[in-house]
Amino acid sequence: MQLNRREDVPVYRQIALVLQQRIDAGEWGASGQLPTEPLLTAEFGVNRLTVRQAIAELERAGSVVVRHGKGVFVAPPFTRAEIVVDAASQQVDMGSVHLTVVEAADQLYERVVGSADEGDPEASSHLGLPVAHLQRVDTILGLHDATAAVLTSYWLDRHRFGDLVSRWAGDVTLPAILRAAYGIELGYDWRGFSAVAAGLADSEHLGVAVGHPLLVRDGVSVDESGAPVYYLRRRYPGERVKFILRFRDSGI
Amino acid sequence: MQLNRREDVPVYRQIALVLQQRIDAGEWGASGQLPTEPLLTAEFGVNRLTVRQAIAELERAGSVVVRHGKGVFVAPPFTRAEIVVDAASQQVDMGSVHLTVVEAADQLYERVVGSADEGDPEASSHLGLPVAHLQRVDTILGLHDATAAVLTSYWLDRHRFGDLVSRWAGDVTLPAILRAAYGIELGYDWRGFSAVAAGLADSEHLGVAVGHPLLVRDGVSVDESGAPVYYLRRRYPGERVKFILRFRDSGI
DNA sequence: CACGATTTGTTCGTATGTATT
DNA sequence: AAATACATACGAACAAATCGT
Repeated sequence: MQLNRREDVPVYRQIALVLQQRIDAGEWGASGQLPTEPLLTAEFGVNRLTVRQAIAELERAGSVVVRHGKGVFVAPPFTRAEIVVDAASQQVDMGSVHLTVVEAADQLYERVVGSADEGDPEASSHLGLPVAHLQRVDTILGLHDATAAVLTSYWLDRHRFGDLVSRWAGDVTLPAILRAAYGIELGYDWRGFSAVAAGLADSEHLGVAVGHPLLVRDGVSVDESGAPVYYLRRRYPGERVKFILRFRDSGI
Repeated sequence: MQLNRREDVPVYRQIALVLQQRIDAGEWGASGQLPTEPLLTAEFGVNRLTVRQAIAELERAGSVVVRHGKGVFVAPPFTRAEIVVDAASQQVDMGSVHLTVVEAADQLYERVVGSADEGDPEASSHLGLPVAHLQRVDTILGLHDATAAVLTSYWLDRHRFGDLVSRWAGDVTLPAILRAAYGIELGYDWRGFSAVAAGLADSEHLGVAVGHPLLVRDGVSVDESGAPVYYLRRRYPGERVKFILRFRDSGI
């Protein structure tokens, strides 16, 4: 394989492109294992660091998975949990994540991992409350058996829900708490979808690399009178979930 | 600043954490410029590559922006284009991106950047056609004045739309072509939202780093009879767009 | 406009640590 | 325990972008 050392495109990127082409061609199809770093170093005639930069690029792209002490492997295709929202009926199960595990709802848990009297400009504007009136509660939502996890931040009026965390006996979801302890029946106001890179804290909680793409689902939930109760921002590892908005009748 | 060389957490990560804390504290608030690599190297008493690894981590996290020849800067807060979908009415303007630029729809363009007789398992299953019957068309959608861009792949029946690309006179969107050249009036069947990392090709087209989080919006569009016309997969730079699903009446 | 100073980008070389088999 | 493979860190050199003189 020839590399253009004078090209304006760096050597490590050229190597990444070549390896990506070989992956697409299914070159290492069976085991899915790429040649080791020393082998690639020898083949391309470059420094090991340069090879590592190429591999790191492919890892960030999601093309390969690097396993310490084992090797570099072609990334397996992901299977996303699908969460369907019916546009017409507006009927969506509370909490959404229930839908992915509707057959195992009792295995669902939500655990508080942190809270602070900390506002957020966006939360403030969506709730119509000054930043100083807000508290933030961070939780991990997931299945007992799976390593899977979802990270959520809620912002609530701290004058009204100041004792929320102390009332939060583990392993129940927030809608359940609000129903039991405050008599509030929640409904959706709106939900937004966007994508961000995992920050240092996200990385810790979700067990993904810094910069890993996260699907962000934020929004406001309201009580029966339509008054806002909280603003939430939920982050899912991007390759694990897909929200589907269905416009036509599902034909039932 | 003290670093634990024996800790199980790498030095470059400890440095990244310290820098992140300083960013959160607003330490370099005015100019937003962090100390130069040589300065950080001196302060932490480590190699320059170690400092660079820390900065690269923060860059991937979206905390800083690195500019060649200039320096490292605290990342400015992003402003997303918001695209609102009304869940009740099911009425969404065709193409969606129109909504972000509804005041400048004539400045919108869609340009074919590639096409191939190439199927896709997912496209195949959603369209109910064998992989061999599909063609793929890749386009860039954006504004003439902006660097902003959206990358889209369409999969269509190549027996029915084999001459689509040749009929695609530049700067028009696909729905417009299908209406003009084939007499098809499109409608949504469903749309999905997920997140992926930018691959090498995505990176080129969108002008973002490899691994950059992309919001993926895929789905099937149908004709008036409800028959599928194409499956599309559209990728947006994550920090630039937010889709909003509104459940309650907008109060008009 | 040219040139140098500053700052980040790329590449090489080397050594040692840690996970896996 | 030894061999293999990836992870971290240090030192050095030159390239490329930016900016002021």
